Amino acid sequence: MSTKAEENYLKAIFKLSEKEKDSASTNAIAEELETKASSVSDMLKKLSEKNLIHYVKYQGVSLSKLGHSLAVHIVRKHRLWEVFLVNHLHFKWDEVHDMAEQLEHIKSSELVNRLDAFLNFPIYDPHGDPIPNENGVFPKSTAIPLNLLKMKTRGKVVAVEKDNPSFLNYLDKIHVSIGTIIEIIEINDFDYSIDMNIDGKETHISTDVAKNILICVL
Amino acid sequence: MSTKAEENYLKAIFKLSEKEKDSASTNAIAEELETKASSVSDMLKKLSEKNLIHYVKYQGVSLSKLGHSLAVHIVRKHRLWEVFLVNHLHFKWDEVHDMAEQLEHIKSSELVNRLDAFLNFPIYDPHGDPIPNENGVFPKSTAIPLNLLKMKTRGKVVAVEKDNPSFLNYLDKIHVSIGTIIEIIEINDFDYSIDMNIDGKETHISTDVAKNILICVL
DNA sequence: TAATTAATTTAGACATGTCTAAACTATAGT
DNA sequence: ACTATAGTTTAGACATGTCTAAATTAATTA
Repeated sequence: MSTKAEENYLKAIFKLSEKEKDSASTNAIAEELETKASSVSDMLKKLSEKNLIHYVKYQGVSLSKLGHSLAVHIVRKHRLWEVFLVNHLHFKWDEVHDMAEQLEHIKSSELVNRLDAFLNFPIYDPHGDPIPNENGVFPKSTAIPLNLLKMKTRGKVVAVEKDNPSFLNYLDKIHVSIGTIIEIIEINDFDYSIDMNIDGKETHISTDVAKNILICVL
Repeated sequence: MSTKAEENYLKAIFKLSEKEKDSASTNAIAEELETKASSVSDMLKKLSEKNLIHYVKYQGVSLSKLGHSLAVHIVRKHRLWEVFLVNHLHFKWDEVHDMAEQLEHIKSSELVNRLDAFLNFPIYDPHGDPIPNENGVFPKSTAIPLNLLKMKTRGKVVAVEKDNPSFLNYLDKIHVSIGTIIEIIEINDFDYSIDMNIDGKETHISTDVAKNILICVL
């Protein structure tokens, strides 16, 4: 049986492995979990003994098949609970992270699957992140970051890649949420900032913001 | 902030304090939590330092006002989650205990209160146990144990006082659940066993079983 | 009231997970 | 190839919560 701490490490390694390379460094994990590198080192030894990661000293870690499966199922729980909190308890999408961090560690596969059914098998959470199914398979997605869209393209917001409250609040302010239809009006050469049409209103955003908004082209 | 372990101790002390006397012994707590008396002793010291209990060595403990409030709110969470699991995820009442034991430690008063609203402010959980409100106040109840009813009395089952699976299964078998209407036909002098009418069918139960079924007289 | 027994507490050990400080690798730059 | 430095690991300490075994206190009974 995995402990809460172990699960959080697996989740962090999973998250870091996703971006680019397929492995994570000790320091990166420490930063992700807001802990110290020495603590990470200690834990990596334990996870390795439990065959949850592939670990060679001084060379970063990657998830084993088992560890990957565990991590994906924790992500699944996190995102399903977020859907519940937003859709049924009417929380805002920027309020649910801490609660979901707790709920994701509840142990009962039957509970997760029934929750999934109760929620009608959603494939995106309130932040637009994909929700893996019972077998750990993610839905296919063709979304790309807003900053990579061409001029005149129309698309639908399907996800955001940051979930700190100030960013989410900013999105609320410019009326961007999951499902919002946007159209690129102009991409400015000098700073790659973007003029776009949101709900018929012209809005200007920086490329840094755009990077974190995923769009499904229409 | 209280830890999971602390919360479980408070809950146990609360439960034990309810039956008869207003305090709990070290051994009783150890048995309730399936741990050792020495561990209990250690923890009582900590809870006492945190002003959650009144503790005099060798003389049992009682909950402080603060500890009582905390315990009641954990009970509230436990029972609300049970309602969710049974009414919305369609678990049977004898399947939800372990999950609720985990869910009761989720920290967010906003979450509990929204869950309460989502569930329509229930006042009994699936086992018939009363659910305290946001202020920790239990609903008034006039329920009495089935074995204390007089002959010919009709009543409604509002709660059961045991929740081990075999007992709950037995109740299922004799078609007793929360809300079932029963009528006492005969109380047998020699062993105080009871003949009663359940859904028009005559059923015979022992006084030990009857003791654990709470009835609201009609 | 003294002695036995039952309940409780303490002492010391262990497991988990964290930390600081020191030691160790790897790797870039010269 | 050598060395500075960034990244990583170890050593030793601490906090939480558990345990066994021994000591202590309370209750019971003779």
